[in-house]
Amino acid sequence: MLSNIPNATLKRLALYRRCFVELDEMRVKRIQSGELSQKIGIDSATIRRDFSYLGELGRQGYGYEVRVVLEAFNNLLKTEDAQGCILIGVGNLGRALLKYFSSDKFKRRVFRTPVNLVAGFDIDESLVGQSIGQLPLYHLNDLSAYIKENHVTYVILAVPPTVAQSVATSLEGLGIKGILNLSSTVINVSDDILVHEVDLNMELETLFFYVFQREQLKN
Amino acid sequence: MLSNIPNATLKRLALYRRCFVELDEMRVKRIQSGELSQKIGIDSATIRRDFSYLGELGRQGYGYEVRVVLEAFNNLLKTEDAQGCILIGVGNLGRALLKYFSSDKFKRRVFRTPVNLVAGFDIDESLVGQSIGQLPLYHLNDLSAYIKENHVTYVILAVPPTVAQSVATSLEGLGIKGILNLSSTVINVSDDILVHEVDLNMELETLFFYVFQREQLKN
DNA sequence: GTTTTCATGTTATTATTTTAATATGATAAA
DNA sequence: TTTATCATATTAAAATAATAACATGAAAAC
Repeated sequence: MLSNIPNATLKRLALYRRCFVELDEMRVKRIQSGELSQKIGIDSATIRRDFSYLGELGRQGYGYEVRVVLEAFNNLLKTEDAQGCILIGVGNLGRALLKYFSSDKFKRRVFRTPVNLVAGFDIDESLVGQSIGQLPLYHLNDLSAYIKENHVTYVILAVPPTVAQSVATSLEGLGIKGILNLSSTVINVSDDILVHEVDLNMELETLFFYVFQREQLKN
Repeated sequence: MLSNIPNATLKRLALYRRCFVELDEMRVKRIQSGELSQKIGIDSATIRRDFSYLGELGRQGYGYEVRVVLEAFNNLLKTEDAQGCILIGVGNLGRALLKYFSSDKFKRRVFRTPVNLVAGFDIDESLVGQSIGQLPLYHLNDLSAYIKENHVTYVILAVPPTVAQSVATSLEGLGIKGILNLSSTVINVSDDILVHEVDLNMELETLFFYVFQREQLKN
């Protein structure tokens, strides 16, 4: 177990984790797959199957202890040393993310992971030297030096589409493991970097497609 | 065909569409499934299968004419009358979206759909009456009246998690068909509204899970 | 302590999705 | 005009994923 978690399950883990962090904040001690199913709209059998990949977390005739499940997630994300995450591109979206990620809410939630947001990068001279939400902003020129010195392994890429590929290419060979690509364009990097694409533009359009499909089915 | 497009295909349509809009902008006249596969990392058989749901778009021994495919997408999204889309919550993320969606780039791309972004809403008095990127900002009090009068059918929800549910509930019964929920919390609304959840927070975490899984498999 | 109830983890089944293989018909070359 | 080449659309097969069914063992009731 534990290794070779199916793709479909991996995609749901973040949702489960957020749920359990929320439950813990609400002082809820235990929950069973049926309740959770109602809450998030995923079949209870799917939930039990998913959790079984993380170990035998539940107890028969009882359910899942919130803390036990959270502990399992922590174990899953455990690493030798802390991993750094930086944001590249402090434009509108980037700034929103920085503020959001450095808020108390975020710290309590996502940053119960071994990954810490440590800096922002841009080419705008008026931003360099400033800080947003306690996070220092540096010039893009200092990027590779910073990455090497501070054990940065994750990048949130929020630059304009026109420069996304060249910035992404400059990240190769520096030990980066993953890129969250918010740049609204597909980037190609070497295989050792895992890219996760999120395009809000496309997400909106995907909603349109779902709705139009649904309306088709009505007739 | 055309109706009952599988879910897995629906999720890829926006990506295809963006690709073909880009190809068209670059004056590319035709492309074949193999090339496209390399470009976006989806198996060519999957691409052909997906396209077949939209009609017989390609020609054997030739490939797909870019304009023909774009036309098929337009047909898919065709409606009687124009649909309006509003943004609720003009905070950091909301403002970024407004600026982005009202840019020329966006107009050329996504707004070759029958859906138009028409207004923003917030409770911040200093914003009300202003406009961002030619989009007027109104007070949340005027929300339901505006929706009824302007045939608004889509909502981008970018409010704080604490108020997301109550705002979402206030949207019920007004003819809204879809919500793009960026509020970092699950919302429950009546079945006639389709909700598409996007949480950047969770997307980042999903990347972590993918990377950790990949590292597990190495050992 | 015994029995009943209950919800998990897992095995079996069904559905969905992806990939492979191929027939078809259009294109381009001879 | 004929033939060879090619890439689609589709049929078939394999792989994934979701759902249903159930045996197991823990919890709660008696």
